[in-house]
Amino acid sequence: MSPARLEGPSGHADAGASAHVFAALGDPTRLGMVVRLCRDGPLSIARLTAGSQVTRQAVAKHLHVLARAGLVRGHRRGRESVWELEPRRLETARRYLEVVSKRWDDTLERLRAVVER
Amino acid sequence: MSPARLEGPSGHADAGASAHVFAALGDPTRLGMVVRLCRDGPLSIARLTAGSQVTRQAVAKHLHVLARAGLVRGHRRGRESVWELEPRRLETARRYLEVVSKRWDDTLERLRAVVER
DNA sequence: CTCATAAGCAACCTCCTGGTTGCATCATAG
DNA sequence: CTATGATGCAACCAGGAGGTTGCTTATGAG
Repeated sequence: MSPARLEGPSGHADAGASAHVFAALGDPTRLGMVVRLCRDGPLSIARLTAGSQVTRQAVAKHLHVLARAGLVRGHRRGRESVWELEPRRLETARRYLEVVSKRWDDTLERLRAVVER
Repeated sequence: MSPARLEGPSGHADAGASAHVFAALGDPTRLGMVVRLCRDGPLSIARLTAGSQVTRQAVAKHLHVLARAGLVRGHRRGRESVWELEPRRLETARRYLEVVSKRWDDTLERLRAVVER
């Protein structure tokens, strides 16, 4: 297998997409917004901005970043735009981590088998 | 509750730490290294560099980033330094995502209960 | 002992990111 | 119709992140 190719834990080339998701979750402000959306359900940008420490524009930017990662989806409702969580990608990322740690356990076991033989 | 406080899904102020972990996983090169360490077990920097497209120094930097996030641990063995995965933090991050998506399901259910009443 | 190999340190560069301000647009309440 | 509130768009800025090159140090092989 070519070492240049970036591969995911399941052998697919999904590391790129997952890295995108993790990068989106990697900013504290953004992660806070995700948690907020999770707790309080769909929210408008203005509502999301109130109770945050950054500008409305910053909030909007972050929402677009999250949307590009597939973590969030928004639609216009009247004069405000409402955003809500997209849990599928979240689930995908969760499974990614699951596979990695699982695989790691297997590796440990293999090593132990070799060493303690 | 103060909106300025950044809170995790379980109510603790662990969003900062988790954001650190996600940020560390958010870079494709780094995520690739994690997967590689997961697949092939403990590796030296030189071995990790071979089969990567970046410099040895870049690899070392990334390892330190991962270490600061608690995802990886390294020790000197002879003239080489060997690095291995630290699966506990990985597990923590996984659980974080799990809680968020779970909580989201609860939110959905609550909303549905209100709307369809 | 000598030499090649593995790693550490430091400076440097470029580009992206998080954040801001200012202004334009559009929908809704009266 | 008008004023106000909610967004969208664009320019701009500082700082950090990812990456490189060059040099030094230490350890293991012969």
